[in-house]
Amino acid sequence: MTQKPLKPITLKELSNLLELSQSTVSRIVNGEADKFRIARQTQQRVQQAAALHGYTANTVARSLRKKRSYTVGVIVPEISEGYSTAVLGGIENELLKYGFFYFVVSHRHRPDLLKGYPRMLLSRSVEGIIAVDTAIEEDLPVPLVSVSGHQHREGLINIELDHGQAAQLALSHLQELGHRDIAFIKGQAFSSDTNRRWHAIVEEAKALDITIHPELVVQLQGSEPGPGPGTEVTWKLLQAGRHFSALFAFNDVTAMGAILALREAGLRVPKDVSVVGFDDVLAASTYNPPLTTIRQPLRDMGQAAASTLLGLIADQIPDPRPAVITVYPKLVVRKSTAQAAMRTNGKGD
Amino acid sequence: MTQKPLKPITLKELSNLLELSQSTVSRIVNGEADKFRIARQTQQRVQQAAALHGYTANTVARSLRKKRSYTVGVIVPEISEGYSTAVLGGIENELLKYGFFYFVVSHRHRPDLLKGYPRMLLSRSVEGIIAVDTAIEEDLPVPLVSVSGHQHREGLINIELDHGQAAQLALSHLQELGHRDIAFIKGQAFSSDTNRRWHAIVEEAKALDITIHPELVVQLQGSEPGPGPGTEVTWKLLQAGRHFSALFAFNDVTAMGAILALREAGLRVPKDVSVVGFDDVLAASTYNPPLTTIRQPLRDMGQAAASTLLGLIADQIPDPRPAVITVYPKLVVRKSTAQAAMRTNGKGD
DNA sequence: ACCCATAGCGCAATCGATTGCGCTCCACCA
DNA sequence: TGGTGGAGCGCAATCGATTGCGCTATGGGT
Repeated sequence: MTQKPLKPITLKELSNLLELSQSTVSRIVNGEADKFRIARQTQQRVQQAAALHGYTANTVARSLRKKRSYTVGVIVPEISEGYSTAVLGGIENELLKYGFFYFVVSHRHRPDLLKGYPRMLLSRSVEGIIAVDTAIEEDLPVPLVSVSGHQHREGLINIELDHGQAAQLALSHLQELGHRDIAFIKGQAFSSDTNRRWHAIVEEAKALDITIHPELVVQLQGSEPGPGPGTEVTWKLLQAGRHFSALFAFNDVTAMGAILALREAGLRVPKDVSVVGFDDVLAASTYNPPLTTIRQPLRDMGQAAASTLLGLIADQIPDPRPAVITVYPKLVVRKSTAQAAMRTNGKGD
Repeated sequence: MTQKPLKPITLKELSNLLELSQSTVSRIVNGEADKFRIARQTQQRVQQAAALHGYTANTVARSLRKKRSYTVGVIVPEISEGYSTAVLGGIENELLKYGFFYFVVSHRHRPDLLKGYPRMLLSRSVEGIIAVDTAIEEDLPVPLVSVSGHQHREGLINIELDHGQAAQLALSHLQELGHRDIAFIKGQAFSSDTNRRWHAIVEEAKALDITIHPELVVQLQGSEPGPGPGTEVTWKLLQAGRHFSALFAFNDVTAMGAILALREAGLRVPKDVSVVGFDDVLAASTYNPPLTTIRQPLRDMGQAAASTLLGLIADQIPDPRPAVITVYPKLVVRKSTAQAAMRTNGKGD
């Protein structure tokens, strides 16, 4: 009850105390004192009093007047461990550095939320929106930057991984290890990375002269996070009966799920099957076996998204504006891939 | 450039259009029409016009006037995969359900940020603050709920795990498996769970008649996240030379780090050493071996924190207010623990 | 002694929504 | 006809900070 030492003091109160007008105090605390030629002495008096009483301008009032909120909205599919979170970390870092705060909303792939959130954020006066792995349909009156979005609409800037390079890294790694029969787990249909990545894989496979067998391609189902779906589709893959010595999973978590299934089927990783993941989440390095994976610089992508958005808000990104900002993957070789076992000829069990 | 379909209309504009006063329109759109006995007809006219122009009250102006922001602040140590994030998920869930938004700030254990963030959040007019695994010193003019905070200050409500039960679950599990020489990895000094958990362990060990050997107790150092620190201290433990057949780690990530070290030392988990983690992060179940761990219902804790905070904000939690809301751990037995190996007598290698 | 520049600062409107108070009708009753 | 009581709204202040405009000294110059 007796806890209000931080109860903020208002500009009016402070200026009354100082027997100055609100304007003067406002100008001084906002560092515009010299611009308005205010006496040094007065400045000092005000600064001291402000510090003493811990004055901080009420951001709501300021926002109303300046029509700026210094707030952006971030839309993510899910808040849990993994992908979005790492991106979020990068976003937060960059935004806070520039005095911006952000609201996070997660839509969990529910269409109503997907539809409603942009409006809700706008009514909260956000100055911009970052969409992570999420497609936004509407035209917005504020800038929109998207991470792994892959829509290519007018005015939308996308932070994207170079999927071609990613595919190239993974496939040539497997090829060099002697793998010919490679299985693939595609992402869920709703993930915006899915198509892009798959196309890149197809292209690169062609370039590397690797044949993709349709029976060795499965797709994640359902929107459940975690390794479960990976395990499931790997079962399917195994049941299909065509031999494969390597598996390229849509992401690390899926790869882990896949490894679970492989092991239960009595296959050793990497001895019998090499597995390559994607993302390089934290758990990838500590997993057993430590996952060979395509590292996606998630934090950097978040950071890039944030700083791009801030640039757009400040209107400091000159035309012609880029439609895409590309970031690059890295191959991280660990223990889930190995030389392909010698094998007489390729026909499944 | 031509994208402002969502450019909002203001109350004044709308009321001019309707040739009504702002008050009347405001009352109608806020559903207080009947309370102010406004003609049905007028109500309809207004509602229609509002819908037509897509009127939504400017939240900033409303906040200023009502002195309510419908926003809370969340302070976490870190935004990355793991602990805080899971809690965050629960928080978001609950808050959005009630029309609240939230700001997240991460202090990364930097004292300046820790000090500054509460003020910054207040100047953003948050109506309450949730601190996750973070000690807040100041008295705040808004309610504060803390998750795993363990300060017991007047007015602070804490969401806490029953650490006694947690210790009991872990220790008796190990005991039943025949382990006598148990090593412990304590948390970093800055983590608010560290002491509480350790005390609980000491108590329970006494109750179960388990002796804790000081040489088998190490503490995590540094604020680096990830498994690194766990690996390091486990090396120390091994070098100390005293035999142990089981290890109780401060959390899952640490446990994974520890397992790495154990393996490099040629010890098999769980055959030579059983390892128990804490938290049950996502990766725990897919780890190899899948981790036996004490499940902490992180999402629920976040949810509890949020709903408690909302209760406090609405002033709907009657006196006497609880100082602590307890949630309960669960023992999740997987594959990182096993029967203790037979051993003639306990003296290190 | 008078003018004028300029340093130094205040007044009051403004942002958009909310809200306490009270005004203006009109109908109805005596 | 005068009075009374709602029904139906509007006026204007308020929240706290920002900002265009303009007022009041003071000092220097002649």
